[in-house]
Amino acid sequence: MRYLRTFELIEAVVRAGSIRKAAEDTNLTASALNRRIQGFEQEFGWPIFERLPRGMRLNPAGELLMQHIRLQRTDLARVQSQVADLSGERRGHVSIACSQALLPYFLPQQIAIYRANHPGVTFSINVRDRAQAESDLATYSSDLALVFEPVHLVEFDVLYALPQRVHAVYREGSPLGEPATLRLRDCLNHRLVLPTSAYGVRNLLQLAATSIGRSLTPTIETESFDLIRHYVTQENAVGFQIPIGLKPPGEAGFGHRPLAERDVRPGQLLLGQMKGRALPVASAKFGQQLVAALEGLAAQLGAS
Amino acid sequence: MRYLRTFELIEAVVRAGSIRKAAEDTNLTASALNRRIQGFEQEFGWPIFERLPRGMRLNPAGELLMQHIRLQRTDLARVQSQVADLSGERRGHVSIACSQALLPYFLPQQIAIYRANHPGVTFSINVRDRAQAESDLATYSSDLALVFEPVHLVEFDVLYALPQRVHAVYREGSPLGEPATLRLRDCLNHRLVLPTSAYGVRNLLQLAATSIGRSLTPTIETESFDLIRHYVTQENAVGFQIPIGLKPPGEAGFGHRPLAERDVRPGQLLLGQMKGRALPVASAKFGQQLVAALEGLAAQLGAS
DNA sequence: ACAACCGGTGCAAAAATTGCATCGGGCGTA
DNA sequence: TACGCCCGATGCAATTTTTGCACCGGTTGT
Repeated sequence: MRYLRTFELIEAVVRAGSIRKAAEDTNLTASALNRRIQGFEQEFGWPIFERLPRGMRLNPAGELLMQHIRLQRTDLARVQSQVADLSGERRGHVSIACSQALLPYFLPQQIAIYRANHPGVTFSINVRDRAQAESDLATYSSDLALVFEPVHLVEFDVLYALPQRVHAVYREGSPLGEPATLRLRDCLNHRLVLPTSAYGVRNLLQLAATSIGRSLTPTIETESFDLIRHYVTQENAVGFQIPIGLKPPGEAGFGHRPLAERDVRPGQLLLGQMKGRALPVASAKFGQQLVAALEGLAAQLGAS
Repeated sequence: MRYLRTFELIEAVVRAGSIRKAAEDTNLTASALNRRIQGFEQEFGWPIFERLPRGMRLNPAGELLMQHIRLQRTDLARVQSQVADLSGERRGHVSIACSQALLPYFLPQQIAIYRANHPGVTFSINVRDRAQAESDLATYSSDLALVFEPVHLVEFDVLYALPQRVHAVYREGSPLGEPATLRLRDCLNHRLVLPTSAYGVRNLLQLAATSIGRSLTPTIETESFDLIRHYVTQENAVGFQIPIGLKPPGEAGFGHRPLAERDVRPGQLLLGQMKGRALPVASAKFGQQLVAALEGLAAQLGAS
C-alpha cells in the first residue's frame, strides 16, 4: 500500500536505529529518508524521534504513534480479509502465539483440520512463553494466543479456558507409576527435569513445593519441553508436562500421570486474543474451531 | 495529514455521490480524482465503488473500508491528543452525543466546569435521539453518548447508569400537583404533550399505558423537549420529562413531580462509549467528570 | 589528531500527480 | 427517434513532489 509508505519508513528507522542504516534497508538515500521523516514530524505536529549522536530513537510521542501504526496495519489486514471473505475467496492468514505443549499433537491436528476445509489459508505459529505470548498480542504480532497460565491477563480477552493438571513424566517401570495417587513429595525425591521459570508448569510446581516446605532443585533445567519428555526415557528422572502435549500413557513410550490436585493446583490453558480487537476472518474462524476442540477435550476429561 | 489524502478523497466521493461533484468539493479535476480512486482500488485489490450511470456508490467492500477509514482517523486523533497531553498542552476536543434533556442545565454546567480547568479543550454537542446516539458512536462521530434508555446496547460500553423516573410536567395550580402519589391514569385524563416515539420517555409511557389497558393519544407530539416544557404553561396540559432536564419545582415556572414507580418504571440515563475504543485524553477525562457528577446526583436522589 | 559515524541541507534530476481535451455510454425529454 | 446532459475513463503535456548527489557540522572512539 503506497499510502502506508511513510509508516513503513518510520518502522524501518525504528528497527535500524539510524536513518542511514534504514536507508540501505529501504533502498533509499539517507537524505530522502531523512526528509520524509522530517516531513511527517512537521505534519504530525511533534517530533517522534530523539536525535542521538549515534542515531535515532523513538521518543514517547513516537511510541504512541507506533501503536497507531500497528493498529492501522492490522485493521487494514482485517478489512482485506473480510473483503476476501465476502468475495468468496476464503483465503487469509492466521498468526498464533502458543506454548510448546501445543506443538506435538494438538496444533498440528487442528491446523490440518482447518486447512482441509480452507486450503487457501496460511499459518504462522509463534512459539512463545506465556509473557511473550501476551506481548505478541499487544503488538499485533499474533492474532490468537494459546498459553498455559498467562501472567498479566490485562488486555487479554479469554475465548476459552481449559483446566489442565500437571502430569509427572517418567520412565516406564518407574515406582512413580505404582501408588494409587501420585503425590508431589514422591516426585521430589527423584532427579528433576524442569522447564525454566518462564513457564507455567514450573510456576505451579514452585508454589506447590514451597507450600509443603520443599524446594525445587532441578537436575536439568531447560526451555525445551521436547527434551523433558525424551530425557526421562534416558535416565531415571521425573519431568513435568501438561497432558495436552502428551499421548496416552500406553502409546507415549514413557509413563505419565497427574499429580494429586491437593498438592499441585491445576493450571489453565487459555485461548485468547487482544481485548477489543476485531480479528481477520480466518483467525476468528480458526479461533472458533479451537474453542470447539477444547470444549471436546474438556468433555472427555469430565467423562473419564 | 498528507498521507490521508486518498481517504479524504474517497470520503468526498461517497458524500457527493459522483466523482465530478466530489472533484469540485476537493478543488481537483475529475480526471485526477478518478485516477486516485482507480489507483487505490488497484492497490487495495478490489473495487470499492459501484459505477452507476448516475455516479458512484460504495459496494460492500467499500463499506468495510469506510469502517477502517473512520477508525484510522479517530485513532490518529487519539494519538495526537495523547501526545498533546504528554507535552503538557492540555488541549483537545470532546465530541458528545446526547439527549435533549441534558441541554438545559446539566451539560452546560459540566462543560463550564471542565473548561474552567482546561480552557484549551473544545466541545461538539450532537443532539441525537437514542438510536442516532448509538450510531454516532459506531461511526466514531461522537466519543461519548449520554442518552436515556438506549435501544441496542451492543457495541456500547456503559460508563455509568443513572436511574431516572419519568416526571409529569404541568401548569402551576394544576390538580395534578395535589394527590400524595401521582398516578399515570390521572395524567391520561388530561391533554397530553408527548415526545415522538424516538425518545425513551415516550417508550416508557407507551409500555405503562398499554399495561393498564389505555392508549396514548397526544394532543401535541413533538421532538422538542423545550416545547413540551413551555407548552404546559400555556394550556392546561400535561407533558413528561426526566428530572435531569428540570429545575426544582419551585424555580421551574411550572410544576413537575415523578409518576408512581408502580405505574411507570424508571428508565436509565446511560453514559457510554463505543465498546473497546480508546478515547482521546480530553474525552476520557470529561467522561470521568460526568461519571462523578452523575454519582453525585444519584447520592442526592438517594438522600432525598 | 583522525577516522567513522551521525543527522541536516542546497540543488538538479527523476518520478508522480494533476489539468486539459476528448471519448463512449446511459438516461430523461421532446 | 433524436438530442442534450451527466456520468466515468483515458492520452498527453504541464506541474508539483520526491529523490539522489555532494557536502556541512557535530559527536564518539581509537
